[in-house]
Amino acid sequence: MADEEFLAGYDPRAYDPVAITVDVVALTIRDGRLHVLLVRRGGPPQAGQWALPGGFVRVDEDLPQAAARELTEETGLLDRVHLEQLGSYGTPGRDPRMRVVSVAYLAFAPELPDPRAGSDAADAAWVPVAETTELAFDHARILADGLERARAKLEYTPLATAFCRAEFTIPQLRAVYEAVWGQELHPGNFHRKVLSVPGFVEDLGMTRQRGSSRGGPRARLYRAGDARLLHPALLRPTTPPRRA
Amino acid sequence: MADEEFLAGYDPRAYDPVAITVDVVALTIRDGRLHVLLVRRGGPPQAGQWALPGGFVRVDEDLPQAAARELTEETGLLDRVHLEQLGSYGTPGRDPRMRVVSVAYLAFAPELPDPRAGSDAADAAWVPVAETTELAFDHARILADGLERARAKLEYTPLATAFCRAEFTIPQLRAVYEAVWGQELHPGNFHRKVLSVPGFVEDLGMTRQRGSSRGGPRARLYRAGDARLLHPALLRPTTPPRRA
DNA sequence: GCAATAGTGTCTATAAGACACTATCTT
DNA sequence: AAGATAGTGTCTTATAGACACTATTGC
Repeated sequence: MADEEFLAGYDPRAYDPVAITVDVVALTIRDGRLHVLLVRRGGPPQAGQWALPGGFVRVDEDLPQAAARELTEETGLLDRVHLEQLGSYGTPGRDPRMRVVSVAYLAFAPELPDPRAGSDAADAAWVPVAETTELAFDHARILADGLERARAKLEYTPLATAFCRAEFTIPQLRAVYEAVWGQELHPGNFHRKVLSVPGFVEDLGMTRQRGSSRGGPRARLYRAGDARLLHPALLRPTTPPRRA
Repeated sequence: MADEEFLAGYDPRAYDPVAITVDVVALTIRDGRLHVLLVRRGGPPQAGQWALPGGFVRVDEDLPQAAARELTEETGLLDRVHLEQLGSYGTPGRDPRMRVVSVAYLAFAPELPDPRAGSDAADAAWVPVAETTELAFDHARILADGLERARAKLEYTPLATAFCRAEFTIPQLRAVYEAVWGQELHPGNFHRKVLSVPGFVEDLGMTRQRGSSRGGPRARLYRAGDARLLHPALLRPTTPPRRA
């Protein structure tokens, strides 16, 4: 076959070198606020700068696998973590070392313990997204894209449950929406709406042991349902007829 | 500064070679049916197989620029063509030559003339998506992802207008939706709905010179409005409460 | 007791879809 | 003349949001 002959004479090193990295925008909710996982770069380039966790893709390692590895290196196990591809960033010069195309991933995690610094990170921490300032490379742009994707995904998918533990209450789910969308929602209407979407949540027939810290009845417990899309969707409120 | 010192000693060729390609899922409407641009591979590997147009990203070439170049090589100028990133595909072994990560782009184009074969393609053609069979590499998967993205995008963005010429009628716009979604829509309801979305289309105050080929009044002409998102969205009908 | 909260009821405005209808055009 | 099409009117149903209200809990 012609292919075999061709491949035998093919030299991959005859072309200009490029590199593939993965970067992860890992989001979680802490104290009712949206946080992103950041690492402080341990080595050059841009040592000391905050950046998204990430690194070079290894040989024979699939892209989602590389993203999961980078995430576990910082956070430990990633049970119940949602991981999806966000997009790729490959503008020439975005990394001073060489031509680097980074495949960015977006992760939604329930509340996790403080991260440990990975192999080549001086430090790692969950940082409130409202307080992130400068980031290395083009990571600010990647983070912004990830946040917008997250906000949109909550509208038409049940992925808000990925920010919760296995068992959660409707008010807890509402806190997720409020943190990601950055605005308060009407408790009563939200409650009814969530229950009206088939397959969004599943009633466990139990309540929490205690009411909220400031009083009120014990909330009923739910777990994630089997829906992959929300019908009807939970659209963001104050959606002003956005025009260009 | 430490970075400069580090970069001076950095050897990009010390790592395993990988390559970056772009592949384009270019869609258009012909004879009321959705078509995708395919090329017949001129050289190995998989010579003679139909594939998505694409190729290696050149040094100092940005990713969208590479996608636009691949598209113009086959179709000529791409005025009024919408181009967006679809996703990246990098499973080891997807290309027999070496580790290749392909950044896929999705393009919406108005009806264009038959393509010319590009530099390394034996042939190129607009093929009805319903009639595509086998494709090289993992391009069938990429095409499927592109189609689903296109179907979803028509719901909440005005990108259906990217399939039309600068001036179009509501029935022509409806034909786009019907071709992409693969189902007929109610003409009256569709008409009213499109006009009710602020910024979707702009009335040009004229009609076509002739009615439809089978009779009927002359349709009014519109051009794309300035909205970037549709509020309210045009949801696909027969949206059965999809559950996993 | 007081204040906050979980959850439900109700009403209104908007939107989606079914159906009907008129006017206009091609063949 | 016949048949198809552009565009509008109207009615029904589903949904989103505003508001009110009760019951339950923590402090």
